Amino acid sequence: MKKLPKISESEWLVMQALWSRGPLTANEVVEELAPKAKWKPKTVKTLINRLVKKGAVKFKKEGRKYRYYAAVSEAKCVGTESRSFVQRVYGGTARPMLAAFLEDAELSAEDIAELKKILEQKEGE
Amino acid sequence: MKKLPKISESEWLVMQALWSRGPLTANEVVEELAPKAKWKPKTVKTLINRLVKKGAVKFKKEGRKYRYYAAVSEAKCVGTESRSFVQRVYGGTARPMLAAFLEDAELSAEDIAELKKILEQKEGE
DNA sequence: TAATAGAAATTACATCTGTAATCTTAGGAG
DNA sequence: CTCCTAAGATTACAGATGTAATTTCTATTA
Repeated sequence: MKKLPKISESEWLVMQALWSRGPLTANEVVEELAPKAKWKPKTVKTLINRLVKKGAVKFKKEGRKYRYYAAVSEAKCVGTESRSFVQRVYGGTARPMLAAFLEDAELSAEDIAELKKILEQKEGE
Repeated sequence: MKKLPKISESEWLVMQALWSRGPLTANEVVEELAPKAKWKPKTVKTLINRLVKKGAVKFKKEGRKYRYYAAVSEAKCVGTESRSFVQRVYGGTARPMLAAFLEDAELSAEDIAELKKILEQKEGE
């Protein structure tokens, strides 16, 4: 099992761009993030580089520029981060957290229906 | 509205001790955390000091020692941290996060019942 | 082929974190 | 009243992070 590198807050944005838009050049990442963060292009490049150094991102050379892609699975990172969050903020037990979120979140009727379905499935072991 | 100071991972443990056990001396915090973290007492004191400097913790003098207590509300901190988490990891929409957690968490029958109740309440606006 | 522009690599630098050790000081023991 | 001890205050120091700028290549253009 590979060790997931630790991804910082800012780096998460970069990873999300790479996860959702597949392999991208540095500039494409910059464009992708432009609406989400007010970073200078150089800042984005730095973040990409750090992720490469951490092993979270790899790249293929393509002429003089690189095409970057995520080297760690989104699902794994999300899972790790989620467990860490529940641990830190809720002391490890998910139920109070779920209750708080369910109460607080704006959920559409369909959202509620789906979540109830999930709960009912869990009910039957 | 007061700005919540940013509380780091390690600092969260200290805050939790103070939130749940009320005003404590530094040594009591150390004892409280002993089972949860393998920190030297000096480390715990440092964390307390940083929290005081950040305004998250205050203290009353009591002879030559201080009695520390949380100066920010647990609910507010938990809320802030939760929103930040959903934002970072799930891009701001709670539903996929809730679905993932509901599927993944080990929930007792009572847990499920309570969560369903919450959902049903939300259903009626 | 030489110059240029745009990538990537390297360097910068303050702040935050994790993890303590050392210094200072005031209150209690003698 | 003095000395010691334990609290709190200050200092330490490396690595992570946020946020870039500067330097170095290299492929393409003139």
